[in-house]
Amino acid sequence: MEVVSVAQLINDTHKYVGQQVQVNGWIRLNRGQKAFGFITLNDGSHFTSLQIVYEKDQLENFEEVAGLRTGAALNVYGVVVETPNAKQPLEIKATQVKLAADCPEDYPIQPKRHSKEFLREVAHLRSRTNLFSAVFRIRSIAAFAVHQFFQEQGFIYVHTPIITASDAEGAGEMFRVTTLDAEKPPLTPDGNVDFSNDFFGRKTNLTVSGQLEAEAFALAFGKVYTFGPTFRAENSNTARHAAEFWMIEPEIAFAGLREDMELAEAMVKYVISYVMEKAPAEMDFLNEFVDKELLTRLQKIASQNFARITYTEAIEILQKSKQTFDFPVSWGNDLQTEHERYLTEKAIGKPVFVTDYPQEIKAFYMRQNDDGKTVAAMDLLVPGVGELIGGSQREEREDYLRGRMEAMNISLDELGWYLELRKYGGVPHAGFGVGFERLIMYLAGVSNIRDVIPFPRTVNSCAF
RNA sequence: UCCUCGAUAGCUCAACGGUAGAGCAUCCGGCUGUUAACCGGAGGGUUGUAGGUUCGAAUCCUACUCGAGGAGCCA
Repeated sequence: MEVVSVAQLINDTHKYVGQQVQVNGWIRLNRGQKAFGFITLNDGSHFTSLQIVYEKDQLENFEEVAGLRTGAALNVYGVVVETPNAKQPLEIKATQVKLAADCPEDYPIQPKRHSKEFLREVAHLRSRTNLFSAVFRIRSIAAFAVHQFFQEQGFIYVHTPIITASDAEGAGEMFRVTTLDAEKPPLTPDGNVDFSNDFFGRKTNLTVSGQLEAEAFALAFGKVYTFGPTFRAENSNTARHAAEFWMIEPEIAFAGLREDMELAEAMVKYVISYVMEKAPAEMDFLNEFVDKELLTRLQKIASQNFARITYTEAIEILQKSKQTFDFPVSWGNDLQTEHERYLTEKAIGKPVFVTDYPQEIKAFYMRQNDDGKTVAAMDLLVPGVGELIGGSQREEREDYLRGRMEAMNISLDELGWYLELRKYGGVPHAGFGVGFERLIMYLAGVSNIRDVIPFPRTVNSCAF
């Protein structure tokens, strides 16, 4: 007898109607009655669950089946029947139901509403709920969409290192990677830890960004992207920060800030459209139970052009607004979260690129503009999530870059290779970083980053 | 790291100085098409931890732990 998945049954119903099949899955809900009952069975192949109908005069073990609980695993044998007048399109009339693995009555996941906080404490089980089933399917589909978007356009996927010798990229606190004895590390004569005795013969950390290495590849392959894990040891306690997250970092040569923004906008729209097309059941569920505006908002985003304003214009908009802010608005200070939210949610009402920030508040590698005060940087702000993307045109002029590195105390020894990229055919190039989880939050309407990561790592929390 | 709020049954919450309750879940019974089914019944608690105030504390006070929201930092 053919073992079929729920996804096959839903996608190819006509092929299976009237057929005897086997389905394996887990009970979401069992509603037994006197002489018959219904099991909602989920096998993970599709967001939707399958209804199993079982009857007393069809099953030898009717009493046993009627007593099975949520979470138990089953092998179900039966006939596929279309049910056009019912809530579900098809069901299985069981001829045999075998218990594959029982699930005792203290199973934490019950067919009722649970809080997201509780489910985080049982992260090993929460993927069996509708919400997390939807979120993690979308995460998988979106990851594939990212690859497809770049691959279709001829980008090379580069695996930049996870362990880095650089500790001065300015992107946040880093996690030390070491094999030294934490209790009794070897010391230099003047009493400091002697990292020359460490595994790599030097101090090493987990990467906070693959950008610098991606630049090296962009200057060989033209268009590249990274997509991998990133680590920040920042003591951030917010719904938008995790210690371990995935970042997408494209880098394009012979290109400036304008091309960079065009790429960012196209990528965001592509991923949104792809997920809406490939995960309609999941998106409908999220639209109904998480955020009623979700689909409307995403459709709008996918069809409208993103706004573009300069930092200087943003300051003017904020200064002219009647809104009162907790933090003062003045040229030269970075935009606060409240300012960013006002811009994207109230003043403009859609995603907006803010460009050309003052040099002093941005990273050393961003290209200085002709005004001598600003750099060719861009942040993409989106309603609800805030900063989704940060990018820039990179400083390709060796003398300018060296000057910025010296001014900002970036080690020329450690990053000599980075400077050398400018010396040997260093054309203008640009790139950006997207927090993959923030993209998923935006797509799924989920407001906490811990709920879009299978097993999240945050300050003081590394369970599972 | 800072500010604010919270922690009571497996889960979601009520009780706000005077005998700790409800809904859901679980268990038992009923029910011929259910859809987070429905109807009846039962079990289930050192009120986050440690101290203090009081005749009496879930309730008031202190510290700690954990969680949430906001801020900073960022993606």
